[in-house]
Parts: sequence; structure tokens; C-alpha cells
Amino acid sequence: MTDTRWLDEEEQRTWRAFVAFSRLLSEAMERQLGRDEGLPFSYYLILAMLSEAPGRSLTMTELATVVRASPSRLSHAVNKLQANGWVERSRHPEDRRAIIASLTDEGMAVVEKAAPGHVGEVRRLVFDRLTPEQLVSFDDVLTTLLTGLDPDVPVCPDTPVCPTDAEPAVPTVGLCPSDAGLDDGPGAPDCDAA
Amino acid sequence: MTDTRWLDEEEQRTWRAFVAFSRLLSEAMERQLGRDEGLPFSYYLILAMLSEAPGRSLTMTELATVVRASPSRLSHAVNKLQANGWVERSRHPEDRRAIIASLTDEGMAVVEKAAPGHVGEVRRLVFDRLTPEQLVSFDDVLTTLLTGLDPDVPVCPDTPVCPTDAEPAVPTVGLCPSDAGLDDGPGAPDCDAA
DNA sequence: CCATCGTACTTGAAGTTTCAATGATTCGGC
DNA sequence: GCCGAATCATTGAAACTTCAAGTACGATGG
Repeated sequence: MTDTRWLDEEEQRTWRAFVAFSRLLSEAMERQLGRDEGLPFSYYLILAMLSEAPGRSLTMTELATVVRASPSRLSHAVNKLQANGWVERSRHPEDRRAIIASLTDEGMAVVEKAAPGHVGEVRRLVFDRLTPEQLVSFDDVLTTLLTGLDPDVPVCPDTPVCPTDAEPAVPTVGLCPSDAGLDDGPGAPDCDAA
Repeated sequence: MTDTRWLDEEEQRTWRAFVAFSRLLSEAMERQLGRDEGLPFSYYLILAMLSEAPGRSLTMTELATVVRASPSRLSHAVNKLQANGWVERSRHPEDRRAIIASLTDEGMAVVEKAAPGHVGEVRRLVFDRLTPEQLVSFDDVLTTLLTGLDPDVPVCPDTPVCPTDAEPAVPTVGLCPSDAGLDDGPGAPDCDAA
């Protein structure tokens, strides 16, 4: 146990850069959503994932999987979202253990309002700063590391971004502010308003 | 505001891969430290940064900066670490507003015991999986993105890893299990033991 | 000198996440 | 049909973080 292979200088620099970047970026996303929409990122993620699901609905277990939350954490979070009128619960018709969480129209309006600012921040802090070559390298490295970490992840099932309107080629999604008959919501972005 | 530039397919895939990887990795680090040492990562980081500081001591403000914690968060955390006997507080001789946090011998022993496993996990999950070319690309991308996010960060002041014994070329550090007269500590890895 | 402002740090309350325990339902085998 | 095991979900308490004051000290300017 005493033969630890410590990190060399470059590895250490890279590692510290990753930790710093990862942290600063997630804080930046949190700040942006908090400031502009009064939403924590984890709540936005839940709403966004529901908005992309068929029928805007998923079982609690499915939802927990896509947002990578523990069942307990999801349950607590959905309690709050439900209290805000953004999510509803209903029984699963075939498996009465399961509960289906569905995005309400109000919840959909919240996502649609929040998405552009969120995407803008991602673009500003990440993609606008990378050359096409860097983007390719970055994707390559992430794919390598991700498959090592969790072979179940098909390099896709995760975050809250929105595809182009002109690209129906993308499989999962149904989020974009284009494909929903939104009648300007009640505009209550405060997450804790009872 | 309706002219949002959504992410294209590749950008979206890369972004979701990053979010997934970042999350899975930090959870993996948290699990490893929790399982093997009974320490949350944020506490380990505090101890590790103190262990690298001159005199194993920093003011609370300095410490908060290097671990990127709010003053409040740090104060609460140091309360716990102090209760465990791993950190001590003392007054700053020249500025009596300031408080100096110092790593005790017991705290040093905890870091020295935890470091190898932590480094091993970093190596196993990250560096052992990248080719030298990928490592260079990764470092390049991270440096680019990091300077964009926070120009104050000199690509270094962050995480808890340890340099090689054979490399006194590294500036900051003083952590490695080699350079401290460790007389096997009381071996109490449980973080909440009073 | 002393009033004022800014810095260093702490505290208690509120919010979020984790942990362990529990209820309800389905599935597999006998 | 029924029992045990596994799955789906919730709950309350504990742990951690954040937020809003609040205390103490140092620095600035009249």
C-alpha cells in the first residue's frame, strides 16, 4: 500500500484544472438559473427531463434515473415542484406500486421560459470558447472517460438543453419553445412561493 | 430573446457527456473517501490544503479561497474538524480580526492515510484511461475553458493530490506521507465521532 | 479622538440532500 | 393460492450548505 503512484506534474495540473472548472461551471449554471428564474439547477433538470419525455410523464424511478437522483431526493424535490403546481402525481395504470410524475402546463411554461437563458450560458461559457478541433477532442475524451465510469450511459441521457427547431433528427426530445401551445403562463418564477 | 442559438447535435451530446461525467466522477470520489476513510470530500479537501500550506496553517479567509467555500460553510466545517481534533484555531498575531486554522498531527495523519486511496481513484478513473495525446488535449481544453470562467485561477490552486517523492520540483506542497514523522495515528476515521 | 466604513469571522435558521426504516405492490416458485 | 424476495415509492431525522444578521477589529477621515 506504500507504493502509491502519485500524479506527475502535468497530471496534477490537469486534475486540479478539471476540479476547478467543473466546480466553477456548475456554480455558474446554478447562479444563472437562480438569478434569472429563481430555480435551482436540480429542479430545472427535473422539469426539463419531464418536458422531453413522451406525454411529459415518467415514473418516479425513470425520472430518478435520468436526473441521476436518489429516489429519496427525487421524492422530496417533486413534493416541492408539486406544491408549486408544476408537476402532478398519478397512479400507474398497470403497476400500482409506480407513480407517474407529469409536467403541468404551468411547469412547461417555466421550462420554456428558462431554457433560452440556460442554453445561452452553456454556449457562452463553453462552446463559444472552443475551436472545432478542441470540441472534437473534448467530446472524445469525455466519451472515453464516461464509458469507463459507467458503461450503462449511452453518452446521452442527461442534461437540460434543447435541440434546434430545424433538427427533428434528434430522437428523444420535445422541449423547444416551438412545439407547444403556450399561452403565456402566470409568470411566477419564484420557486418557493406557496 | 426568441432567437436562441440552441445546441446542435454534437454540442448537445458533448454537453450531456460532460454533465454526466462530472457528476459521476464527483460521486465516485465522494464514495471512495466515504467508504475508505469516512470523510466527505469537502472535509478532505480542507485537510489536504492545510497540509500543503506553510506551517500547515492558513487564515480562514485564505483557506476559504483555496477550497472555494463560502466563509460560512468553512466556519461550520472547521467547527466539525476542530471537534474531531484535526484542526486548531488560533488568533492571528498581527491582525486580531483574523483566525488561523492549523492542521494538528492527528489531522495530518488522517490526510496521509487518505491520500493514497484518493490518488489511486483519480488515477484509475481518469489518467489510466487516457492516451498521452488525449491527456494533452484534455489539459488544453480545460485550460481554455478555465481561463474563460475565472481569470484569477492560475490553473493550480485547487485539489487534494500529492506529488511524487522523487519530485521536489513541485512548488507548493508538503503533503506526501514521506516527509512527516508520522507515528501511526489513533486510527479513528469516523468523521462524526465525538 | 471618534465616527464611519470595510474586512474577518461566527452564528442560527431555513433549505436541500443523504441515510435508514417502512409501507405497498408485484413477481417467482411451491 | 400463498410465502418470501425484489421493486417502487415515501417519510423523518441527521448532515451539510446557504442565507441573513451580527460581533469584533482595523483603517480612513474629519
